[in-house]
Amino acid sequence: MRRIDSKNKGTESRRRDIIMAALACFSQKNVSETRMEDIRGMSGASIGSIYHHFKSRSKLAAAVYIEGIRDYQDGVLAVIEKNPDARGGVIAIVSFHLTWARDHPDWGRFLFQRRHAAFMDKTEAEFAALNRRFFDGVSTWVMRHMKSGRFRKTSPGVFISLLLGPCQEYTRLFFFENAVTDIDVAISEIGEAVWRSLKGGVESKTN
Amino acid sequence: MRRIDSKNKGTESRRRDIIMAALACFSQKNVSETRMEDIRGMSGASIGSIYHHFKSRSKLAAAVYIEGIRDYQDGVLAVIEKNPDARGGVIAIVSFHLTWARDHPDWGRFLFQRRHAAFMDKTEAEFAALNRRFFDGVSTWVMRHMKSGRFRKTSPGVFISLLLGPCQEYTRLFFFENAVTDIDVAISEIGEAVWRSLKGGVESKTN
Amino acid sequence: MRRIDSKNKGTESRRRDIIMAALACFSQKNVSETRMEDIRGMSGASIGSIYHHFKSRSKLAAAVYIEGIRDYQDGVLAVIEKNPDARGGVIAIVSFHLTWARDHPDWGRFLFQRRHAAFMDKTEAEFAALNRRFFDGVSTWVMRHMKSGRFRKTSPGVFISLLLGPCQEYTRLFFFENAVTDIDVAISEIGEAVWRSLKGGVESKTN
Amino acid sequence: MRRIDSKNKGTESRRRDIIMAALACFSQKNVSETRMEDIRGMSGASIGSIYHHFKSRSKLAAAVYIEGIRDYQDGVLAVIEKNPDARGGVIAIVSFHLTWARDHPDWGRFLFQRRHAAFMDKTEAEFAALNRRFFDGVSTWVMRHMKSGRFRKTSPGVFISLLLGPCQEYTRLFFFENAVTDIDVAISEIGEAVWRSLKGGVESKTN
DNA sequence: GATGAATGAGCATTCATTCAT
DNA sequence: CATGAATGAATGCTCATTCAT
Repeated sequence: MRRIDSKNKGTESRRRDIIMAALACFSQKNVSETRMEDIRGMSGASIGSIYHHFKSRSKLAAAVYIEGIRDYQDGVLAVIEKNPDARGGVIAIVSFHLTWARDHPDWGRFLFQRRHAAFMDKTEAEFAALNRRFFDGVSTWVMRHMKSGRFRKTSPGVFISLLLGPCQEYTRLFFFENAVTDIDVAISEIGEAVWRSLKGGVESKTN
Repeated sequence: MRRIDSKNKGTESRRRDIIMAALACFSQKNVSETRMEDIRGMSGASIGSIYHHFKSRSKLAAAVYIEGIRDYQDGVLAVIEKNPDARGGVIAIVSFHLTWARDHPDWGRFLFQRRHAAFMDKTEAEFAALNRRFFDGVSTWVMRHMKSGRFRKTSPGVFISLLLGPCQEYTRLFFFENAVTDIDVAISEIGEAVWRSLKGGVESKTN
Repeated sequence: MRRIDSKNKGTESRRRDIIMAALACFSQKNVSETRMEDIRGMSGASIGSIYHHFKSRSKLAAAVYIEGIRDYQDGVLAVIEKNPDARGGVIAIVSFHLTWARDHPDWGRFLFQRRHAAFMDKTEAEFAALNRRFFDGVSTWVMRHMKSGRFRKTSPGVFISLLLGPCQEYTRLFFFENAVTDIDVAISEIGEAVWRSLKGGVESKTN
Repeated sequence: MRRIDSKNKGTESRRRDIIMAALACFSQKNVSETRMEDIRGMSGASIGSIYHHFKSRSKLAAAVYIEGIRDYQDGVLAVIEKNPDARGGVIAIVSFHLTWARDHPDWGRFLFQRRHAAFMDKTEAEFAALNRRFFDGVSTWVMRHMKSGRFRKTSPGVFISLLLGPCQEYTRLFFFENAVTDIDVAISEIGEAVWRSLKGGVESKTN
């Protein structure tokens, strides 16, 4: 996916420069506060060039979002594939989320906002496709273990809140409040705690 | 608290009108997207009057924030006081958080953003005072139960993430994603789950 | 002129406070840049009170101007009266102008602007009266000495430029450019030089 | 100086249009009273374009000022170069000043204000460079003749006041008071009078 | 594809003035 | 007379977007 053949390597790299520059701005200043001029300055591209590659501000924001969410979702799906059992999966997801956020702070700050609707052009079909793929992948795994009793039975909303809420809050403290500095020490504690909050009565043999 | 004597009743109520109007706007459109004109229209005050009471947009935003966070924090502190034991306190806090968010959706949407720095003028000493009071109140309760073994020993960052993260995430789904409609059913499930994730080895007699 | 009887002493002093405060502002910031709020802050009077005493901003500016110009003109006329001869009068006027400016820096900065029309309400009859009185007084003295040959014959415009131009420029350097610090040493030099530029062929016996 | 090659002819001419329009406004209404809208209307440029070329109102005012002061100073320096002797220089400078003011009334009204600090952005290094060049050029000429006795010995402040004060005052009467209509007749009178006020005891052979 | 000058609707903020208390 | 809240027209400036080169 996303071939870069020799012909448009220059073009593609310019496009990428702009995305990364936009990401840096969005991450530092908030999307609404970022001006095209900021992105121009940070990317080295001209205003005209930015508009050549992305039709509008909101299209650009959408492109940045998609690029990041895809990487994050790919990671989570890969983690589930490698850790198909309930406990291992939960621990690995928590670990992945926190590690990924720490290692991609710009993406983390940008993606894990509470509200994206306002500034993005969600027209793109890519959105729907991505979210469907992710939702299907995760919910298959969750449902399997709920049925087997490895996970307690709850609604999807409660489940996702218990699974990701602590991670989100921890990254928020990490990114925005300077309240927390070391993510490594938190990974195992949060992982185990989340597992305790989700696990059902049935223990797996392997775990 | 916050008496309104006859002399400045008019002034104070005008001030309050503006705050409530601003809150409604901030909650619907985001702070950065809200124009002073929106607030004017919603409050019934003139532009000049708004600036008479609040020196600037960001000062107004700060005033709104402080008003809301004070109410929320008062609620949490009151809950702790009424439910001093570990398990009861956790359950009551989760319940309070979710209920309060549902019953004050504007405040909820506005306060539980991930990042406030950008648009607020935090100059005010009130910020520091409020946060210190809240932090002291909560951490006294937490520390007591951590020492007694009712809570597992963890860092404050991890504790707060486990306690509030699921609530925050659930309200986010409720407010922004339309993924969840009923908060009442979630309260007990999330409360119990959070307790499982936090509790230590020592059981209290009463619980 | 300007009686202050016991009855309205309070009122008059409040009026005076406002004028002096306005003067200070006009002198520091320029008339157009001065806001009523600045004057309020400096005078200690309320906005309403300022408007009670002076109907408008420009009326206030005019009042300030008249108060200052009267004092200056009174001084010049007194000087001429005491020094009726040509040379002595010129030297004394130069001396008076520079001394007065140094001793009333606020008045000096405000009055010796190049242009007053814009911000003043010249409606007042006082303006015309003052200027007529001054012009009559000075030109009588000048004409007498021009006729006698003590002054060269020139047009009023040239005469006034030669007499006051150097004083004005020196005060400008003193006030606005920090280029000149001591006015005392300049008084005699400028006085003599101006006399040289104005004197006619006929020498008076006494001088 | 200030070549305009084909590449930026369009841009440069637009920039110049704006400067001249701003000058016209500043000259008619005062800087503080001029609205960007006035300049827009007079220049034909859009608001955005004005801000594209000059970052702010005060930057624009500074640019206008620099453009004018450079022209004036160039003129004075050229006059000194052509009239190196004391008397001829003084007469020529007076003549140049008054002629230049009459022929460039907009520049004259704008430049010969008593105070520029308030509305200008003096950040630019150009200010310092221009003033140094001018001061050096003039003072070399003055010093030479003071040493030789052609000029009386005085401080720079007094000298400049005697040389330019009458010119400034005469242009003020011309521009702002309508008191004087003909500059030509004044040139020789003022020139001679200023020379009388400045000249020392030593006569040059040629003069 | 790249550039950056031009555009102008939009917005925050200011400030003289009024007027009820 | 004093006060200061209220008003809203006026204004400087921003910034997404277009388009000629």
